[in-house]
Amino acid sequence: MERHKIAALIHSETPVDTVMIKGWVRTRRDAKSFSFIEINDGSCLGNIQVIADATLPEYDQVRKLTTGSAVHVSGALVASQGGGQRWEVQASAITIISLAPESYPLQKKRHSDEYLRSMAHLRPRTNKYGAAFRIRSELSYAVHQFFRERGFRYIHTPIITGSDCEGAGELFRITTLDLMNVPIRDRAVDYEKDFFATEANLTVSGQLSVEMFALSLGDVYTFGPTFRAENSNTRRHASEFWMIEPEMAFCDLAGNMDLGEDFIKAAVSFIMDNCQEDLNLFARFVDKTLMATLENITTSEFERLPYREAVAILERAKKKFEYPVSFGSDLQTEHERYLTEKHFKKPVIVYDYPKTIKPFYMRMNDDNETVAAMDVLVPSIGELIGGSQREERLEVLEERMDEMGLEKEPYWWYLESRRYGSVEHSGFGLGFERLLMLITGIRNIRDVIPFPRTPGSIDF
RNA sequence: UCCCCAGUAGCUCAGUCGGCAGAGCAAGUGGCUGUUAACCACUGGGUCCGCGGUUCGAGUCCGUGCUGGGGAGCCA
Repeated sequence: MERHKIAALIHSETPVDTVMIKGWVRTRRDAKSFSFIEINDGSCLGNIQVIADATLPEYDQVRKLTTGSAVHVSGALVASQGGGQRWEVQASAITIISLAPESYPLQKKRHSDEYLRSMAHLRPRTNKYGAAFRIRSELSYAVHQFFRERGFRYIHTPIITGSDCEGAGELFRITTLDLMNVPIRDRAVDYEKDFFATEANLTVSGQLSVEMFALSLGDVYTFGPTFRAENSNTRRHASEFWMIEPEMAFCDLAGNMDLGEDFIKAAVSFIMDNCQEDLNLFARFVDKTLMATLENITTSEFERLPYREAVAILERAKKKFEYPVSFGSDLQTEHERYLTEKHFKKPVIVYDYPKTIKPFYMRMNDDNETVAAMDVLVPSIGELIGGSQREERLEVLEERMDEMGLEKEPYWWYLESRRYGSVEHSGFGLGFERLLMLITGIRNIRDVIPFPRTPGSIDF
């Protein structure tokens, strides 16, 4: 007989004569002549209540069941006599797959996030983390569904890269050299002796690679892991995270902003429609304003304003900022949050940033002072998307690289795309975990990644 | 990397002016009950984060290190 998932039984329309479930005991309550056992198998947030009568031959074993133990239950799905649940399983046979001893660290009460972080291998067995990671799975699906419905192709850009493409943060070096005996040539490490015969790193962005595919397949995206060796210690940064990077040929900055806004709305709506039960846990216990926030995102039109106007608003603001604002300075976290949380009270897209604070590949505007960049700012998270129209004019691109003192040789292939049939194109990067934080109300990025990596921390 | 806060029972935390180490929950045992994070009683449980210092005496004061959290920078 095939195992029934608890998610299916809970939503059953009718009683079922014979069912078989396997799962982990959440709690056991003993009555005079029988026991209640709450079982969870991870298929959904809810448990199913099992009634184990004292007449069962294995009943003395049932009395020993502890929280965390694994069991196999056969029986009938019947209407529950008690309140609180529609169905319950009247057991005809219970097999203990394995017992969890009293040292099992998860109790039948809420634990702090910090405590659960120290046991990332067990925390998905809790309601909150089980819900978080089911939503993470659904959100991944929503990403692919969104792009596929719009005719985008999924491109697997490399995880190992040969050069510091884009300079987006510090890199993790990968090597097979013997670190106790590093080959030296001309008083420097001789990378010609290394695995790839040159320096190699983990990717910090798939953008430059995926641009090549936008310039051949049209509308494309990447969705994969990204690595930053920045020593940043905040609740919004991790050393390994997942990024979604769409790239569109024949698309300008306005089209880019349209896609970003559509994507965020679609992702939020997908989870609201498909993960109601799990989402409700976060709305009740994690962030009381969550549903209002999500409604606000799906229903409001994102405010779009040039960087110049954003600075003007901040200069007029009565609020005292720690960092002064002026044209040419990047917006600080406090500025971004003021714009989206206080001033507009909804997601905001700031565009046309000064060229001095943005990377070389962003398209120069006609004012020769700003570039066609755009950031999407959302309440509580801050920057969720960073993107731009890319510079498609070879001579302008090379001029920018010279200005910024970049060597052109490592980018020869990138520059060739501007030499052969170059067209306007645009794209952005969106932090998957930040989107998940926005949707669940979870405030620390370490709590939306199964096994998070941060500076000084790589347990599990 | 910088600034701030914290570290006491398995968990969450209290501990006054420097003077006998505490509570709730959990666990164990027993009881009661179609129960819902059940309930009642009893029992066990401590390297007060480490190291050094001040003191007759340090969980408490000082120095230092480690770990965790929050904020900033950097960014997604």
